[in-house]
Amino acid sequence: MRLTHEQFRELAAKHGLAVTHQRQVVYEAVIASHGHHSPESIYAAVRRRIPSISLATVYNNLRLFIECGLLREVTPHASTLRVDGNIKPHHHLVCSRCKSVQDIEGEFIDFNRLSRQLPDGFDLTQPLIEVFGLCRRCRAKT
Amino acid sequence: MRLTHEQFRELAAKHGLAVTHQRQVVYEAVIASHGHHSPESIYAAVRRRIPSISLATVYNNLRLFIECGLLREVTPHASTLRVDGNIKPHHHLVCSRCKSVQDIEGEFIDFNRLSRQLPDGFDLTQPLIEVFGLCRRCRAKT
DNA sequence: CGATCGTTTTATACTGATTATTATTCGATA
DNA sequence: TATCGAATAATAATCAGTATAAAACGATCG
Ligand SMILES: [Mn+2]
Ligand SMILES: [Mn+2]
Ligand SMILES: [Zn+2]
Ligand SMILES: [Zn+2]
Repeated sequence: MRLTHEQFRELAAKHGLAVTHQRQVVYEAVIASHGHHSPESIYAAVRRRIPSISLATVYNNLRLFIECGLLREVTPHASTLRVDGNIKPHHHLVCSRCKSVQDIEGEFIDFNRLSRQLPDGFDLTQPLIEVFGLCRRCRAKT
Repeated sequence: MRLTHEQFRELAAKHGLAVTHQRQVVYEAVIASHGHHSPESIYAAVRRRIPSISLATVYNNLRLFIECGLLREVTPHASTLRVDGNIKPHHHLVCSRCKSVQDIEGEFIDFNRLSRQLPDGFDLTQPLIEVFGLCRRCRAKT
């Protein structure tokens, strides 16, 4: 999706961001992609319009957009592999900020409703849920 | 938790794994850690009992344990950052195998029950849920 | 026993994603 | 036009994880 300079200007202002050409193009590439894409693939798309752009600029601006709420991050606890010795099916509570993981009990999922929403062929025989929020410590830090 | 050699031997046999001293110590380190730890931290723990162990062995055996179901992986889509241009609160359906992400609609969470399970101080004002399963393609591959 | 062979471990090199650093460029303003 | 802070580009560095190849292990057979 292309935005006019005016539209992006307004959007950026609302989120407290300075406007640059690079930023507008990066943002538009994300929106146009209609999915959940990696920085590399955004970079590839952006280069078609700004061949001289640097990968670091793409990363910087994606981070910036995420911080100010223009984009949403989809990478729960992506930094490193984690293993769980408890293989009984159970769900997790994850802090969006510090990526800490703790177990959570309880039957809070309506599996009937959930299965009605599943795309065809998706296998949910061992459903695992991750609920994201802010842990106490991160919340305290503001 | 320490297991006797016999206990681990039995456990490994059940999952079709050969028994080695390294494997037993790695496994015990995960179980004893009672949490969701990274390979590096498991490595640190294991080195206290086998100073000569190599990091690759820890990785190899963790992967092996995960594959055969002795451990559970807790790393949803860990390989790389993903961004979402859609910042309206919505939930995701994630394939545990290929890490693909798609949106999922619907009110399938009972937030009353959920909040009752939350540890003190956990902030769930903007609850985001990720539901894990197997996408059609990965399911077909067996 | 002692040789053999497949498996496991070790040591180390390598890759790929991300971040850090630093110099350059840009743009608003005086 | 000169100045200054912010943004970008170029590049180096880091870090998690994987690949590779040599060494060690351990069961088995003669
Ligand atoms: Mn757990
Ligand atoms: Mn989404
Ligand atoms: Zn936190
Ligand atoms: Zn899949």
